[in-house]
Amino acid sequence: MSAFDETTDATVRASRALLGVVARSVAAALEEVSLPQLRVLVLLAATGPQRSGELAERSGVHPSTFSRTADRMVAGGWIRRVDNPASRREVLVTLTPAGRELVAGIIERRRSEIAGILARVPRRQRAVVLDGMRIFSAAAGEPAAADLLILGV
Amino acid sequence: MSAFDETTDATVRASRALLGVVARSVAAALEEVSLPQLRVLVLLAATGPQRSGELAERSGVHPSTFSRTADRMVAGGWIRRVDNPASRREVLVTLTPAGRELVAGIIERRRSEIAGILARVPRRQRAVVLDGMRIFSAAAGEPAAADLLILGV
DNA sequence: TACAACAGTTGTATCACAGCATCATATGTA
DNA sequence: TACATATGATGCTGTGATACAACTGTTGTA
Repeated sequence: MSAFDETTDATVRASRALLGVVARSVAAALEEVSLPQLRVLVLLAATGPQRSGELAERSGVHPSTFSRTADRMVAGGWIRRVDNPASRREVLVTLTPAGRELVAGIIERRRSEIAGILARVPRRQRAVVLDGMRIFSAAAGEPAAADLLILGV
Repeated sequence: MSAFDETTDATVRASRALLGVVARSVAAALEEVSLPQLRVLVLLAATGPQRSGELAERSGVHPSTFSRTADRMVAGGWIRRVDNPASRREVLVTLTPAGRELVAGIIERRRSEIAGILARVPRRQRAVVLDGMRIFSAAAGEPAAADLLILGV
């Protein structure tokens, strides 16, 4: 096998390992909210309070669909609807502390699990991982937010 | 920041990039089947034909729920129910060619996207990525199949 | 001021998912 | 053979996601 294919294999394998980490980090949250709801929470955590229609747009759902989802999320205590002082026909959606913590918990858990894995790497090899990950990230660039949202992350 | 934290940061960033790749690879499939259905397809592709109850168990759903999902998947042309010659009260579920191709397409796309990223890495740095990914994967171990299934992969 | 455009919600309908209870059939055993 | 058990399918019910159409209230403008 070529060196290139070997590198691809290794990266695919690493992606599986990282996917496992991400999946576990999201699993707990998915027992509290649905995937469409988690997408909304992630959007709000990333971009701050937003108009209802804006969130519908970014979530890729019909405004009426979002309105219903927002109802459930308000009932669940994850978000709040607040009046927009600038325009009374617009509604701003914000995270409640619970909503913010749900998202923060996912991110923390992901980071701590990754740290746990790296802690098992012999110190002298960690620099290699650091370089390898940096080089890969640089080549990959930042993923589109819309792509990440597919999986709720 | 400590070297350890820097490595963690870099790995978290790489995980985002890889997650983007995975999400895109799954996105097309999710326009054809639902997430619970994709889980079934992935299970079948990984482990071969299985009993209905077995699949329900591994999917983490009630047998009756799976039965209904299987109905839809049969109607969609993704799976087939075949008689188990060994026991007439058991039903084996198998992939159709379409089902097999759907899963294969996800895996191929993921691999080819990763290869595309690595192609942008200068050749002399690829060895670093190879080593880094191998070291990380070794420390992480294989993720539990159940964890991967959460995100349908 | 009158009216068009806009933002969001609500009425209505459909579909997937989920589980409990129940049933029909097949299998194994006393 | 009779009966308990196993396996999967169905009847029923409830929740969530989804969209279209219609409606309410707001804003901007002719």
